[in-house]
Amino acid sequence: MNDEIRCAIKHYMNIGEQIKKTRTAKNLSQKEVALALEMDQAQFSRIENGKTDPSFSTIEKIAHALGVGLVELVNADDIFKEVNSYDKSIFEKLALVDQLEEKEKSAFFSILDALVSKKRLKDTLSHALNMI
Amino acid sequence: MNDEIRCAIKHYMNIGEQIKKTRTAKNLSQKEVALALEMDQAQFSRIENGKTDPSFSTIEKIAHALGVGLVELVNADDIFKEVNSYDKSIFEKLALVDQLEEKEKSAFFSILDALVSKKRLKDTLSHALNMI
DNA sequence: ACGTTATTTGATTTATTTATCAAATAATCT
DNA sequence: AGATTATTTGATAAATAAATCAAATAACGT
Repeated sequence: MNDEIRCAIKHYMNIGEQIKKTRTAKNLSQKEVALALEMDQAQFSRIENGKTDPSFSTIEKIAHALGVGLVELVNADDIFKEVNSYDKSIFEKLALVDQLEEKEKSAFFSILDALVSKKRLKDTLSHALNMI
Repeated sequence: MNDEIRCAIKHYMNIGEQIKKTRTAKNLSQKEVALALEMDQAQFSRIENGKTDPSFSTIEKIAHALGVGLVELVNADDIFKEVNSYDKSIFEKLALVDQLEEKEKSAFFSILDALVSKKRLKDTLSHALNMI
């Protein structure tokens, strides 16, 4: 896993930290939990320390082995609950799209798609530049 | 991914189904969401259909692109309680607009303003014509 | 300080996700 | 039905998680 991805993960949430917090709160060792998981303890350590980006099912299994639900494991740091609260003024404006006719609506969204893909291209390019 | 793992996933939850439910409830296409995600649309399809076991960060990114928190994605059924009369699809495009940079956002809304005022002009004109 | 247990890290191999492109199928609209 | 759009599936290459074993640190109790 490269730094960019690790950064992206961190930007979202530190699931490893949540896992460790939950595990230690229950006085469990990595070995015990990993055993219950049928997962290698070394791999479990890497997950706790964010050295790897585990699969979703692995997170589910860990939650299960820790005796908590996925939501409990995760919810504390779900920062996007706030980030996604929509800007009201933007919402008002976007509601205007409703008044457009079909043809113009689709044109409008074509532009949105184009802008988003343009951004994607730009991100990809700048990423490629950083590789040099 | 072998059958055993796929079974294990199913035993826990069908996250792909939740994603699809959320996406369709918001009237978004795979293409749109995948674009916002900077993920291949084909891969997105495989995730929705449980053909692959996505990474945790991928699920986080999908939740973000869909404009919901992880918890809401996991409990995707809750979405329907907030569906109201107007066309939600427009509202939900906000998740995509949110990805744009400021400059592009304002350009985007300039175009919207232009389209809306054009329509108003047209309506006014046709109304005036009917007066004749 | 010593011994024991717990955790981290390294190195290597294997399994699987992801990216990409193409093509087939399904769904939708006129 | 025909056309257009959306989704699924296939094949292949590249990136990366997971399994395994070993060895180095760290943490902890006595």
